Amino acid sequence: MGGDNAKGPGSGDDNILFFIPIGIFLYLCLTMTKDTSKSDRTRQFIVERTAPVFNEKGYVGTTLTDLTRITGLTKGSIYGNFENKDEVALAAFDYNFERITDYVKVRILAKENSIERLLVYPEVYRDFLTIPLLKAGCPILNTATEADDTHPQLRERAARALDFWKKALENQIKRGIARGEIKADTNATEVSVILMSLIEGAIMQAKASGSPVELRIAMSYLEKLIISLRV
Amino acid sequence: MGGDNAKGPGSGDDNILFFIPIGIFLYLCLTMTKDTSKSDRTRQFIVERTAPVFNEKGYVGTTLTDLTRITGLTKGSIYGNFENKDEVALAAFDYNFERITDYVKVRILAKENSIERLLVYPEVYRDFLTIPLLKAGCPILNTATEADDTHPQLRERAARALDFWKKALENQIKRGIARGEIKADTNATEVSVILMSLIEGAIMQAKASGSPVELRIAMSYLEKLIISLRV
DNA sequence: CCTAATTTATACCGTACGGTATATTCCTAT
DNA sequence: ATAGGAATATACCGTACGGTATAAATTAGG
Repeated sequence: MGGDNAKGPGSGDDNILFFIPIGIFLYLCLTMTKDTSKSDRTRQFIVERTAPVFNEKGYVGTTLTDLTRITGLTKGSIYGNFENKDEVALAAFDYNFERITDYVKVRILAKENSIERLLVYPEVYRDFLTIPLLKAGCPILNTATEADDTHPQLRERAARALDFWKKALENQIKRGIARGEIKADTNATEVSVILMSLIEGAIMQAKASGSPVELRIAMSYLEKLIISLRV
Repeated sequence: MGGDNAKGPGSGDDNILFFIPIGIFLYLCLTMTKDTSKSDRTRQFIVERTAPVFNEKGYVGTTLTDLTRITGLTKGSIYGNFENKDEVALAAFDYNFERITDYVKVRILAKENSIERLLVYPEVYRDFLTIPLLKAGCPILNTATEADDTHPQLRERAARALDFWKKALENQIKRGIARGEIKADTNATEVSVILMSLIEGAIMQAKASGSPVELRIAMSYLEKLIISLRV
């Protein structure tokens, strides 16, 4: 198809420009088939199964035997799909973070008003102990506190996750201001940091005490704070 | 001494009642000398040296070899003074928590006004990254997040520490209300939980990102919040 | 259906773990 | 000063760790 096109401005060498999109197309086909290959499905399976274990026991606390037990696979299978334990842990963290993000995103997109969108956070985290996905706590909190002084790669992932979350919040708030739903003098960064701190700090307390009381108090306060931003 | 006392109401067997206080006295003497005994000094030494390691690497992440290296002692010495690794870890947590408590207490007692006393918290934690004691983060946060689903004893210690902190805050606030320094309608429990959540949540973010920015934002907000409680 | 390559299972490293029995050293009280 | 007991060091135990070489089984293409 690209070969019989003679309108190219220069010599035949310029025809390569027509092959670039074809190359991209072929690459996409390749990656798309690879995405559904056996190995990729197994990789995905391993990640899905091990992610909750890593979140509950932490990186050091999770052993290869744990991974084989939860997957029903052998060490050979796991190491055939992952370089080492680190790679599994990193993939598991990404998966855990992605699942929460999706969980929240669905509920946010269901609301139109910016204030209501922000209120999704206290609403979700108020009962986080009952959400199976979050039973072992917030993956970011768990990973960050374990890895901050010991595992640079995991720490970096946690830091990126926090940054992603913060930017998403800031954008929500800015959108609210632009739509005239949130007070114009609202400090988007400040509110975002406060919201995140309150959630993570309260989760820690709830997990430690085993009681949702502190969490409820913190989330009620957060609700009031968000509502006070309304124009 | 007890033998020549013939005023006992019954037979000679009743004389044993007079030996109980003597027994207690002797026990106290024994324990008091034991407090300054070699073994107790060594115990204390081990705790002081290992406490920072446990705080940095966590319970599972800290090995017996770490403990021998940091103390310069051998496994035999450590296990001569402690039942097992758990006991060292528990003692280390208590020590870490005690040190922070003292650090804050000194600064609180230096202030008279209740609002100023509460302001000690954002003041201290604003620069916690520079405090050697807290370089590896808050022991409560670290211990709680690691132990919540894995180590009941450590989880319990963290929970008790949080409760102790919360009650101390509530008392400070109630004292402030009684002294007419804090608004009478202030919800002591709510403010305490918010303060703790903000601090712990912000510490986590600061440790993950390696930057004090989020911590500064959260502590500035906490300052404003505390000041707003002033009558 | 058969072949080539990928994926999984088996068996096995070397190491370091938490813990312990025992030998040795060091205090301390007589 | 020396005996008796406490504190410490040495050497060792069984286990489980993360990781790997290789064989078996499964998959996918022709």
